[in-house]
Amino acid sequence: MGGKPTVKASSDGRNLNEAIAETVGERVIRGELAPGARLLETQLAESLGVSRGPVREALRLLEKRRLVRILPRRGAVVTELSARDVDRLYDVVIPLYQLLAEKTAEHWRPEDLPPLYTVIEDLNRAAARGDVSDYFERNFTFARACAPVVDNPLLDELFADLEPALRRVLYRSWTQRAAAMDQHLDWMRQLVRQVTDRDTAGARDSIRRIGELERELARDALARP
Amino acid sequence: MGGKPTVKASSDGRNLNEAIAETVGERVIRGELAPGARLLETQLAESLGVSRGPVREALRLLEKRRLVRILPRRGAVVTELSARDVDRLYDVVIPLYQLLAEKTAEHWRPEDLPPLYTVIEDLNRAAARGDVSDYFERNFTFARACAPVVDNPLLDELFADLEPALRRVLYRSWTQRAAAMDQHLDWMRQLVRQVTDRDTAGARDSIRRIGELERELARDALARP
DNA sequence: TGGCCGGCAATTGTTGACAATTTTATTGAG
DNA sequence: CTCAATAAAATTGTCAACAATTGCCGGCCA
Repeated sequence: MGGKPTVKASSDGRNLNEAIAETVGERVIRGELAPGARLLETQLAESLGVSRGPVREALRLLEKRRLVRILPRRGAVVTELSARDVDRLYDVVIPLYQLLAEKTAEHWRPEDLPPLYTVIEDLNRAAARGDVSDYFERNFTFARACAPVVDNPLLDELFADLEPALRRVLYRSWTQRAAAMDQHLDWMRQLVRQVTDRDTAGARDSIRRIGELERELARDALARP
Repeated sequence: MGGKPTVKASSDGRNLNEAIAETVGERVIRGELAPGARLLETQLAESLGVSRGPVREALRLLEKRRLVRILPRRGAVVTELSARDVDRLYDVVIPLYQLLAEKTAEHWRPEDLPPLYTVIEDLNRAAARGDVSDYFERNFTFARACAPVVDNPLLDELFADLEPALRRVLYRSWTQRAAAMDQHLDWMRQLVRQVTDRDTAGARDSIRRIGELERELARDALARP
């Protein structure tokens, strides 16, 4: 029963901070914790069955992921999510994705290609089933397929930190416009083709198009809650 | 003297975590704490006259700034700094600076220009005096002058987090090659001119050139310690 | 002699209590 | 009735002690 939903480190394989951050972060992404909601350390600690220490560190992790904002001496609140915020997020994300795609196009070796093809296959399957939720989840695997060839820990970390924020803005975007998923998939296919053809300029353009499409979807989703 | 160099929050205006992170971060940047050096929580806490709690959080801040790496259950160590690391750092920094310059070129209003001119004037003075240390410190003010017009908190935060790492790689770069400073200044002048002329493509190119120059200087500085 | 196993020391992870500060409620005067 | 000063409550910041894990060292056995 739901007496105390105790979070254990073993439940996630990582340490307690990360497990807590994961739990409460997911609730922010799903919108169960609305923008502006205050996250009190004591309250979270009690409801999760842990001490305030790990909760504190989890909140700092969530701040790094831009899901909460921490004001000195005033605690943590769930970040707002305006159309403006979405714009600013993609302003930064698009160049980073372009860097990722360019570097991948330039430096891939034969053994790096199968994961890229797998991404497209997975997206294909999800799209064929009309499973929009699965589709946009698997969309993040593109970056993970590129990571080994780019081999840039800083970039990896930036993507890891920005992924929750992207998840959040995309969470309700796709269900509305399934047609957009087809367009997205088509451009993703083209992107992978360009990457494998070492067409860096083309890959840049594709990333731009795809990013703008996602931005538009995210903005639409915000307009009608 | 020097019994206990107690760190106070008031000494920095911000809270204790930040003051500690500033103190030990500066020692990493200056090279007093060598790459690979272990940072023990207990030891730092005692030497700074504070408890382990704030030290812990300060170490997480330094991890965010890429000055230390934290291994679970094994503590914090000062990050290595290879030529490869410098390359990867600038791979990410250059596109972010390009974004910053482009957005500034597109959206500046008259009242935004004086700070930009001031940056050049300050760099001019530092270069005229041959004060390389002052020069590269003031170099970071360019981003701060652009920030208000770009108005992107995410980008601001990324720059704030990456600045210490850049400081670190540039710390000993300039003294060796004063001639490079003249070249750098010349390109910075051109950059500001392009930004004020709303020449986004030109600004992109300038940022690229300037970034590559800095990267080269940083790599050279690493080669001869 | 080389590799494996057990105990020990060092260090981080976690906890609960105390202190400082901010926010809110209350009371009083204008 | 509104506003200001004050008092009380709530909440974060900091601390010191305890628990758990890791790595190391010595001894044992093949």
